[in-house]
Amino acid sequence: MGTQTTEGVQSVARALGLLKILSRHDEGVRVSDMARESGLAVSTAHRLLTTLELQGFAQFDPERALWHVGREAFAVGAAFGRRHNFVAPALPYLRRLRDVTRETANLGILDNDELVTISQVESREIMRAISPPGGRVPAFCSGMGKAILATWEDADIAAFAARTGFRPQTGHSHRGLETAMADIARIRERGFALDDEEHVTGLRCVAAVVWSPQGEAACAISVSGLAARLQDDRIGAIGETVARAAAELTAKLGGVAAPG
Amino acid sequence: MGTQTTEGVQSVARALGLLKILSRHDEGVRVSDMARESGLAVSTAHRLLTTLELQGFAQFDPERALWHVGREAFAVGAAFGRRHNFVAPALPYLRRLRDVTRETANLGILDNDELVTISQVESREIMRAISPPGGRVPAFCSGMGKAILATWEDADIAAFAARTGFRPQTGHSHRGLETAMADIARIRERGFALDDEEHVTGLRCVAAVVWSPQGEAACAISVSGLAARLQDDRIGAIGETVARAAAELTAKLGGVAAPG
DNA sequence: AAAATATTTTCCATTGTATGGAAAGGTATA
DNA sequence: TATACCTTTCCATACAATGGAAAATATTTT
Repeated sequence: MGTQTTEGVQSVARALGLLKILSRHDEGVRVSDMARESGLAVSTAHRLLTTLELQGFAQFDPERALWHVGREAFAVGAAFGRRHNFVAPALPYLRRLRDVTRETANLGILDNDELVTISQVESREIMRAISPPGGRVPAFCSGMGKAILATWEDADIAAFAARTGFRPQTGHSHRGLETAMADIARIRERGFALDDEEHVTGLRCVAAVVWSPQGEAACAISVSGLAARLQDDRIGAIGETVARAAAELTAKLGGVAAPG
Repeated sequence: MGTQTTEGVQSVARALGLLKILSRHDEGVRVSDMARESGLAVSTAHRLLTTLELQGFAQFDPERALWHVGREAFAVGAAFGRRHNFVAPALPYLRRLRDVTRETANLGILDNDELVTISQVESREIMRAISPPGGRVPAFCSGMGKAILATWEDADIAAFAARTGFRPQTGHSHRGLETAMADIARIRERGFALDDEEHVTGLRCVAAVVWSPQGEAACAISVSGLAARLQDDRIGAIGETVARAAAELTAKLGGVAAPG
């Protein structure tokens, strides 16, 4: 009978779900595993995958009977990156950050209430943090997310928290407005944010915000590395380095820090 | 009644079609225009878009009533890039190519019978060629495509041509096996391929192949620029430069040129 | 080598879901 | 204020998506 408007068009939602599963398995997935993981009938999964393949969004490796994400998904995804075209100009700054700190440098935006890492220059160290581009993190559990939130009005932050909750990822994650706002205050004061193992245990991250020409947070950049290496005595210096890079990138993009 | 297996699951194919349209309009598209462009009823387009949005593949800007490609498409597309993980190590070589030649440097792979540009370092010249990453070109109309084809057995090339046809893009494009094979022979001899306005009029491109550890063409790199600037007297030198960069990248990736 | 098992792919009747017209709700333009 | 255009919701209808089962294929075991 009726269509359930909660999920949208069923077959489309299912197909997109399959795409997401594919994107989580770089090594490829078999039909039957996809069916299991998605809860679909094997025949249904197979038919949807075939459709995705016809459109170039999925790729089938007949040798190994494995499904992969297809070129068209890449092409479409690239359009998203193009729209956030501060990525290209940011790269030199990220690279320099990486070279100065010897840690991984990242660029992220707040999208749909979550922080999405859209570019990254990897550390050359053997032990390095990896959170591949495209990954999403609850804003309060991310240095970049908090740096962006800190540019908002207190009331907006509170409303945001009320709407999305805190979704803590580790024992260190924020789980209440009190402490979160204290952290935000500290971020505003110092000019950079610290994610102290709030997203992944053992991982620290120092972030600062980049402003748009409209005086809003355009994106954030950060340096992330193992907590063992990013110890307290380095945080101050790295924070200033990141903040300086963010300011330079802001200038490069013609951005302005919000008044007040 | 029956399902037409030519198109796969209808609603999914339609939704993916909408995604492709979105990716072609960086500035955003309105529902009604999407409906027009796709030939769908407005209400259908709207419902499909809503579904895409629920899954994060599309993004709606309520201010301007415009639809965009969403973050999830980016995340999924990134998985494709990850599988082709020669992109990151290739960047320094592309950058150097760009700096030495002052033209745009590209990296592409052959995927589903077409050449897909998956990375690019842009020329700093004012007048520069742009063919954004994600773009697809018939293999025979592309320098990179031809460089890759040239690594195949003659019989395989002929079979490829028979299957896909030549799909000429300009007056200079190949449109028969005779001339194409002559070109291929020349590519093998010189070690690099020349696309002489075969894809876009006024655009030339010099490409060389990068080998995988399995002794197959992993990808190709190229330098592309205005024909007015990439004149015959520069082609030899640039060709050697590109071929050298490709050889270095091959070495870096642990690749080996095929025997014979 | 042959049998058994697992997995992919095709088929088809059934039913539930996607569809598009129409109407309602908004927002710009005249 | 009226008019035109666009987005969004609603709903009966028919058609397309579904999943079970069977056929085809690959892989493992005996």
